Amino acid sequence: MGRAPTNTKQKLLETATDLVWRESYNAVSVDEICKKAGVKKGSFYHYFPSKAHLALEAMDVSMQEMKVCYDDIFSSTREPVESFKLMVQHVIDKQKEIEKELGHVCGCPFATLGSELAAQDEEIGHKIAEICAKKTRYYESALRALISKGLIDDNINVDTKAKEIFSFVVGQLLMARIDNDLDFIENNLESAVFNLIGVKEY
Amino acid sequence: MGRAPTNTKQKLLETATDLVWRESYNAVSVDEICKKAGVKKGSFYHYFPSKAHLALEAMDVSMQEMKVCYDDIFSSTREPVESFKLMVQHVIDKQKEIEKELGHVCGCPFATLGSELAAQDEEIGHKIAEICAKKTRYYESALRALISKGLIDDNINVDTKAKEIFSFVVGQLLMARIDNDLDFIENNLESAVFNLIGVKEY
DNA sequence: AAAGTTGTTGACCGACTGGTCAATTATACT
DNA sequence: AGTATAATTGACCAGTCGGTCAACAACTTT
Repeated sequence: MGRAPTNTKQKLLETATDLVWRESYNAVSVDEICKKAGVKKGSFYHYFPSKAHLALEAMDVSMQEMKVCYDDIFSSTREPVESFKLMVQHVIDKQKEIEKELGHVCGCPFATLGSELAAQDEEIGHKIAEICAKKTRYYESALRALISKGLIDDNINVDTKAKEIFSFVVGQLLMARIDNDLDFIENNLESAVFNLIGVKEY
Repeated sequence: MGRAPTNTKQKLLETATDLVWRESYNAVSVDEICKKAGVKKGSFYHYFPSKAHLALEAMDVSMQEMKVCYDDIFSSTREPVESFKLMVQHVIDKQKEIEKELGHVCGCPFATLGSELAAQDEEIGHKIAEICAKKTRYYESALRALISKGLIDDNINVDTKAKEIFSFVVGQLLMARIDNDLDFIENNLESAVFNLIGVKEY
């Protein structure tokens, strides 16, 4: 029924993701998003009750994309060492692609947004905290696989180690964003992650 | 000469630091800073040519405070292991203090601001990158001391390792800000840092 | 063709944005 | 006392902010 469905909502979500990722949530206005998406503001508020709700939905989209990718990378059919290698390579590739597209190293979108809004918008803050927790669960399963294969010490606390790896990667990405330079990550992230995991050889 | 000097400028810097640290640069307005500092906007622009210049000066102040503290912690008269222990403890204490004062875990002020503004304001971005580089230099000297004492492998690249430690700490602080919870850092930061450094016993 | 539904538009809102400025006040030096 | 200098004020600015809304356009169903 009604008028033919359009891709307006999708365009708004994509544009907002790019803009907010490159700059920041508060630095990007609804007008700017609409202008770049070629959509009038009336349409924006037809699809989203507020700017914050757009951010919430944009995170859902990114989460789903991330899930598809990570379900493959951390598939139980893979060797856990390979999973971590693929994860690091995926992070690097994605960062390079975004750098080329948006003209700046952007880091982890969830971390950047979370850092900005954690103390400003409770709902967004909680959502990002959950997304980060979900990501660390991929690491946990791979760490358990490493233990069962005898590749790392079985005395380690898997939850703790997974959180450490996640914050390490996020921290490296944050520094890459600040330095606007991916060299350090390209040259060191993989070996640093394996050193942190504590796997002898890989 | 002239009218008696006041603490107006200092009040503005302190208020802005608190507000921007808790929320974010773009979320805090000049009006808000002035109101909370009990200063009229005209006075604000008497001392600072723009909002960005206030941020720049506020970073200088924080940098100087940090330097005094780190010159002590990483004094060459200390054992390097002790320096890292003190550094971790200082980070935790400071975060606890700020959490109580501002009502939220705030993470590293430079990293938070840098993450937000790296792609928005070049001058601020560069300044923060420099501050971060300065901080890692403290780690470098302590790492060299650890090597000369035979406490860690002398094959490691000191520059690389120092950057890893710094981004690790920054990443942990970022996650603490997002989760608004210091428990993980309190319980794990010290051991995680020493594990990353690769020192056998401490 | 009328009715119902969905998408789009542009004009509009009050509040607030970063920033300006001339006038005023308080002090120190001559 | 007079003057130079620095601090403070409050009114003011144009532009932008997030958000609203009634009208209209395009489509499907009855």
